[in-house]
Amino acid sequence: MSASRTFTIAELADEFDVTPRAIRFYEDVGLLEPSRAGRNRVYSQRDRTRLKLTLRGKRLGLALSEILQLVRMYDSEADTAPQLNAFLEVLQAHRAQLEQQLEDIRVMLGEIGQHEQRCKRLLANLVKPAARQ
Amino acid sequence: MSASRTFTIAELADEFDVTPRAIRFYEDVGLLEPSRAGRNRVYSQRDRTRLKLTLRGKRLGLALSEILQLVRMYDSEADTAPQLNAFLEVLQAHRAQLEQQLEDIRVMLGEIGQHEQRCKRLLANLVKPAARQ
DNA sequence: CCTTACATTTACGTTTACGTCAACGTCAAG
DNA sequence: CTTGACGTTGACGTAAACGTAAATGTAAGG
Repeated sequence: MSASRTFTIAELADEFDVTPRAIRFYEDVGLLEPSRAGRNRVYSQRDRTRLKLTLRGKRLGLALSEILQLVRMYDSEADTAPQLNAFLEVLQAHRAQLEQQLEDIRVMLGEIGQHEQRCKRLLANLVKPAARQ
Repeated sequence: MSASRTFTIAELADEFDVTPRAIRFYEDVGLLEPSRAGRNRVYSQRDRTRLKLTLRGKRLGLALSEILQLVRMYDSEADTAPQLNAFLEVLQAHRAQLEQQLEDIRVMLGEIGQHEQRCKRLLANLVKPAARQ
């Protein structure tokens, strides 16, 4: 039964805080494949998930073409050994990139922490002597 | 004394695997400020560090303009309370973004792991029956 | 029926981050 | 002296990811 809810372009745009223009563009590059009610686009749960994946990829700096590769792979019915091995290689490459990013984030968070400490010390030194008057 | 080693554009390009063109471009936008030996650029340790920061930012999807904001803040001699508080706000915003990215990475690594498992199972099923002959 | 709101397609514009010549200087090696 | 090898400054080209404007449709409300 469950007609598995559908969405309009405006609903998705609101939910994920992107413009309809962007959503249509993602369709142009093949990331979304909404059906139509007459002229209008109708997005399925699957489209919604794809959009979520897309935006997550974007936040990590992936190009739309890379995201497309990923979602296609995830959907693909690879069943021969060469296909599966190629698949595994791509996954491994992405894992490596993500781990590089993890390291980058750790370093940056560390730096931010240091600067925060410094700021707070300086603020304390500004406020205390002033309060003494 | 330590004249604190300097670098040519090619040295930095080789070390960080970027083109000289990119390095010059980073100078155009204000991220690097090499001195000159005649016409030629001479990069200091500070420039090298800046370049490293720049590339780290890029890997995390930051725009060069954002990276520039960051390094300027880090270098700035903010010493008034309003400046320091503004500084802290920016730091907090970047921290929030980094934590969002951490979460994104966790999710993606999880998905990659699942797909790897699936691939390996499928491969095992392909190889075992074939070996039985 | 008219307006308002949202949807669509088409098409050109824009920003970012370099790539890619072109034309030239320079210094060491042969 | 000439030939690379590397450096420089323009200047124009380009791919990606939308923004934006124009012209049109259409369904709901007053």
